[in-house]
Amino acid sequence: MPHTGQAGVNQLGGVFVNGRPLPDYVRRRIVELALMGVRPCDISRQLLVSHGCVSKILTRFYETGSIKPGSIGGSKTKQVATPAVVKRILRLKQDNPAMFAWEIREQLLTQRICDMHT
DNA sequence: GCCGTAACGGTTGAA
DNA sequence: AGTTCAACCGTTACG
Repeated sequence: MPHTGQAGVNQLGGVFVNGRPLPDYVRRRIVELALMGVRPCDISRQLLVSHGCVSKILTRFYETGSIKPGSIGGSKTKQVATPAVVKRILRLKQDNPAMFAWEIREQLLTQRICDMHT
């Protein structure tokens, strides 16, 4: 029953929900303390969060500058190396050299969606 | 004793 | 309306 509140307790005595991201305020706290010069091991102990998680969140923050977790779920972007797609991109560029990359991507995306729906 | 990271069991959500 | 399944989750364990 994934709705009864899968509350677990880690080795440090902190509560967590398996498979779900930590609450936002905890994530913010971790980064705050880190920016104050607190060592990761101390943060881990103080917030009762595993050092592995602290390391992960901190690393992500330094790289992306974001506190939030990565987006979970969704369907695989099964955009495999399709020669047909490459050809279409070249065509678009030829006809429309001023087109931005993201515009091309949108174009391909909408076409793909239409194909799937058909 | 600290920290990076793989393994593990878990959940999510667009297609 | 229901199923699939690769993405991410945090904890634990190892080096």
